[in-house]
Amino acid sequence: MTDTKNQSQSYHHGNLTRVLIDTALEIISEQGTKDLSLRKIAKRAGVSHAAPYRHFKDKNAILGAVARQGFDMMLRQTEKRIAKSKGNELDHFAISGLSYINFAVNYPAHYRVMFGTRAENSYFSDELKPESIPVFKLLRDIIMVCQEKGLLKTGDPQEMALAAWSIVHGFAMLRIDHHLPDQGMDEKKLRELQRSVVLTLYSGLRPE
Amino acid sequence: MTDTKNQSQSYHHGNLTRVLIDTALEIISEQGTKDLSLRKIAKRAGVSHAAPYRHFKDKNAILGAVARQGFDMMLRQTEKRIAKSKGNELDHFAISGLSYINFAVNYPAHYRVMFGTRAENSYFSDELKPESIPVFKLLRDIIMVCQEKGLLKTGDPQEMALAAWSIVHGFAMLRIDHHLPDQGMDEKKLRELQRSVVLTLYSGLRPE
DNA sequence: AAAATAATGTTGACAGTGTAAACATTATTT
DNA sequence: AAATAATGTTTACACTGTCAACATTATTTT
Repeated sequence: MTDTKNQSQSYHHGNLTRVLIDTALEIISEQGTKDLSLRKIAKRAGVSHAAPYRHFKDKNAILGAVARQGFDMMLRQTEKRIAKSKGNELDHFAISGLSYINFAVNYPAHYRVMFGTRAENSYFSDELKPESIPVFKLLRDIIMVCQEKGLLKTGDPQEMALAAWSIVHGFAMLRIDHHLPDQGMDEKKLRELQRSVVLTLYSGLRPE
Repeated sequence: MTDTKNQSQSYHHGNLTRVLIDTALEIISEQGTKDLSLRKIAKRAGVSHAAPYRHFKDKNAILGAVARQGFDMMLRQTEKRIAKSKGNELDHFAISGLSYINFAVNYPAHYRVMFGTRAENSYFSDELKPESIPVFKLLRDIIMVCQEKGLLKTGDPQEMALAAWSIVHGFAMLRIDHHLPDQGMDEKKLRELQRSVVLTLYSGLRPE
């Protein structure tokens, strides 16, 4: 038993699993999802091009790991923002949406892997189904609390969560894929826009 | 000058350009965007693997043509639905959004090509910039008319169009990429959900 | 009509891809 | 110390996008 407090030095390479995921993310961030190749990952990690197969079933399995890590990060960031806020539950609702978009904007590569096409990307296991992802449970819970306090209108919370989710996902996607009209929009203007869009539409969920 | 009423029989093959686009769409519909290869297209079109290069600069150019055709279809379908409706302008607004989602659901492969990642897919020319796409002009115009008649609240129509767009794009994307919680949702339930989500959120755009 | 040219299609090549099999090495267990 | 499992490498294969060289056919020019 050697070095239990730090298992970064295991077997031959030194837990390649972790390194491969991180390297994949690096490359995705630099060159996009499309140019990600197993061989590039392996080369940058300093191993032969077939080494990753001892740690992942195939290329998709690495992307799955990246997606899982992304959902983790998203959850932590959202929880942190909510904890820092001094507002009421309705504010938490707004924060969760804005935080969601912020994550997408800050980690677009990550986000795209997380929300790729299920049918085309076999890395989407059951574990990555929306129902079982903590961030969405969080969103739904917030909505339920708001409903109890009369801050949001009544209705199926699952459905309302879905509505809220549609907005932020839609805006985030349009934003990171550069499908927004960009006539003289700097960073600041975009953030205002984002805030305005989300709040406007969320107001459709308020009590009559 | 031969056969002016039908130019399907030109040069060697018979306007390959058109055939290649259609074949690309066929394959995308059957096997997804990810498995689309130039060589498959060429083979199915009955030409050699390099023939497409006489008609398109590269693979992305074909996807660009597919995207353009998609925007055309989307526009025509939306206009048709609006023309058929007997409601007022506010109804037209709702219809445009629902029609948008319907297009995405009916032609998911097409839709994904139309809204791929700009940075990663070089087929996005200026011509495909959102500002210059007729469907979005249509949406904005409808909003402006609604505002004049007091059916929607005041505010920058471009921004409101963007808000409306975010919802439908978000819902459409989640739907076609199968990121919706699917606990016992059949086709009918999904359409209700879709209607409910859009109308609920659009109500955030109504006058105070 | 014949010759020249442009348009279109084919073949062969190249580097890059994912993945599997055979082999090599090192750590762990017996 | 021997046996075994875990990990890494090499080689190979079929497939990809793209280019260059060549072949054929249509169009234009003479």
